[in-house]
Amino acid sequence: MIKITFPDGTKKEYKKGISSLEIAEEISPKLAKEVYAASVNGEIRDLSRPIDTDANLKLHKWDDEEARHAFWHSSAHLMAEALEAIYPGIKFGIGPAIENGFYYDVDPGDGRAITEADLPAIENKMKEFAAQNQSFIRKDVSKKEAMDLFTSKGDEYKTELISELEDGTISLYTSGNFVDLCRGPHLPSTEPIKAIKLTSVAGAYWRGDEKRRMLTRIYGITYPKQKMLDEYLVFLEEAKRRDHRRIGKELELFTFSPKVGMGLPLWLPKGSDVRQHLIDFLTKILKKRGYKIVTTPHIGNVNLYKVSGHFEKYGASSFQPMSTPQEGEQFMLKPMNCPHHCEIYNATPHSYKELPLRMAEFGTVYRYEQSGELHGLTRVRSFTQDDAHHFCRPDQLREEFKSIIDLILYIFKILNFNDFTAQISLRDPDNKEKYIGTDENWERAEQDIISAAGDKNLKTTVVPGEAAFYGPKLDFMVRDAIGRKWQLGTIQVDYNLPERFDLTYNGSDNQKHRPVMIHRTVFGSMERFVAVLIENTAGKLPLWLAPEKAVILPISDKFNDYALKILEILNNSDICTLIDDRSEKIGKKIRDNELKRIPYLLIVGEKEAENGSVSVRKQGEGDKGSMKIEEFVNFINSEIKKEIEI
RNA sequence: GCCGAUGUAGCUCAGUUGGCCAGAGCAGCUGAUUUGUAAUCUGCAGGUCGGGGGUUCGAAUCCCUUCAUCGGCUCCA
Repeated sequence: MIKITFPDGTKKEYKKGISSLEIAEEISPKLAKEVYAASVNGEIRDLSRPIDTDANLKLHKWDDEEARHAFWHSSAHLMAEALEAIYPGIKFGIGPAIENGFYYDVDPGDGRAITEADLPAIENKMKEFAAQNQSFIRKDVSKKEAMDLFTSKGDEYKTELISELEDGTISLYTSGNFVDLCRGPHLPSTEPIKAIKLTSVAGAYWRGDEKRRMLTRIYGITYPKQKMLDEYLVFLEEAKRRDHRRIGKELELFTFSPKVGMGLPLWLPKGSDVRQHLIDFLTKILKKRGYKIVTTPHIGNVNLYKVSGHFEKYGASSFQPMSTPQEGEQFMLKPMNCPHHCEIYNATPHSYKELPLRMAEFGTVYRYEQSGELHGLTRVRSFTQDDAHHFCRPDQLREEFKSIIDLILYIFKILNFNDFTAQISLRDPDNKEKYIGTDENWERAEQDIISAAGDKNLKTTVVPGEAAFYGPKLDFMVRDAIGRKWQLGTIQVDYNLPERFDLTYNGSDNQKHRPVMIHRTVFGSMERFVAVLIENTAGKLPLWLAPEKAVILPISDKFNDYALKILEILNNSDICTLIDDRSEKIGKKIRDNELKRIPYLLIVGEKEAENGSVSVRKQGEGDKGSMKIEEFVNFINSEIKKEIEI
């Protein structure tokens, strides 16, 4: 007998070799139908694997990521089986579960292509196999055995993977006629896979290496119930409606023109207004926090970037330098503000007493992003960073860093960005030549970040290899409508540029000392930030950011004069207001202006004209009753104040 | 940059296997209506069918090329 301990602490004895599935069945047959994977002593396992020793057992239902993972991983195998049936000789790369569903990278063979038009046929085949209730059978094999199998199949991708595995750790899973190299775990059988949707095909380099062959990646998602799939597809549709590219066009916030150039955003008046509200807001906060605002040109001498290291690192993949006609001097479009800021620092001597020095600029930079990478406002070739550099003494670094974490969290809170993640990006220890600076500086900087984030109790994930070339960083990431993660705020510790630019200050010992530099943004870029803001709010921007706060809707033409009077009062009170004096019915005017996401609709008719009031309708919420005009002005101002003062 | 897909009016989309002057709804402009909390009615106008080249008696439709967009991959100072 073995002793099984459940998550709630209860213990129960079972006969040796019982499987997790059998245990679940014994507890209740209903439970057995709902579990998809099990953790045995913290290790995720197939439900069908026997347990031979005393163990802690956790059964995973759909709500656990482990369960979905097993479900989708099994679905990937199911898809592979269908592919092999339809395309004999097809070769397989990797086919993992992902956050929402799964994919499989395949090589259909020369002259054969799989396109979206082929997906329904593959789906149908999958449904056919799933209905056969095929078991997933695990088999541990030797390296040679695995090698022989896939060599005989002529699958060079699998054999490459096997060659890197250690003997004794290799397992195969068989379902139907399909055998795959796989660590597992899997569902006991294909039976629970009821609803299947293949969502897209895309190219993906083998092993993520652009020098290697491009495989065809097929994405899909499956569920145990059709209703769950339907709900997911509805969610995707809704997400599309929140897409900032769509809303930006609808609400006339920004546009792009092929004549101007791809990836070069054109801010329309309303979008420009939103952007300016954000800039004004942040500027006010920065001044309170002791930042000095500076302004620098959009180009800089190529030597500037040779000093900073940007030219060596990015010169070849940048917009190429332009030269002056007479002297042939070379200038680059500014890809970053930091070199300029270093030279501002160098313009005057500094004493240890005046540090930290906080220098901020809404600086527009230009980067050559690959054409395939451009994406609405989130990835562009010209963007304005809310950039700042803190120059401080080494002993001030930690406090300075923490104060920036506070600033970012404060701004995110005001904007209701609660769903962000914090990521510590370190140097890739195996690829040190990608970075500038000494090991000592890097280790110091990485420790600085880790301990500052620790002091702030910030929940972080640590990702090696994601650092900037001059230093490690703490990134704040937010998701867009379809779940893609974008970096907004970032805080970067840098010991290297101060050396390259020979930045110094006089210490209390009257000696020259080297300051440390912190690079930071809160919004990241105005472009990306507005994009994420639009998607988070579905275009219903908070009152303080809305380019138009209210629109007056006269019941009929008879009240246009009164409406114009109010319009003047509101606009004179700095409340940007419109009037909709079309001779339409009030229902139509309400509908149209609701769709424009204007925060307040002010309906005026006979009653209101008589007593100097407006009938207030809040966007998305409906009728709020009537208010005197002065009352409404005060109301709006206090609402705005509430929004931006936590 | 790479793989795949898409491109018809300001927007959302129709346009069968190539065949009469390329259609609809919304938006716009006319005119009527004067309206009380999410769509009043009439009429009009609007398109080199992304650009260029080709095949054909004939191309929105087929082929080539180019530009742009979309989904991924790679990249992201």
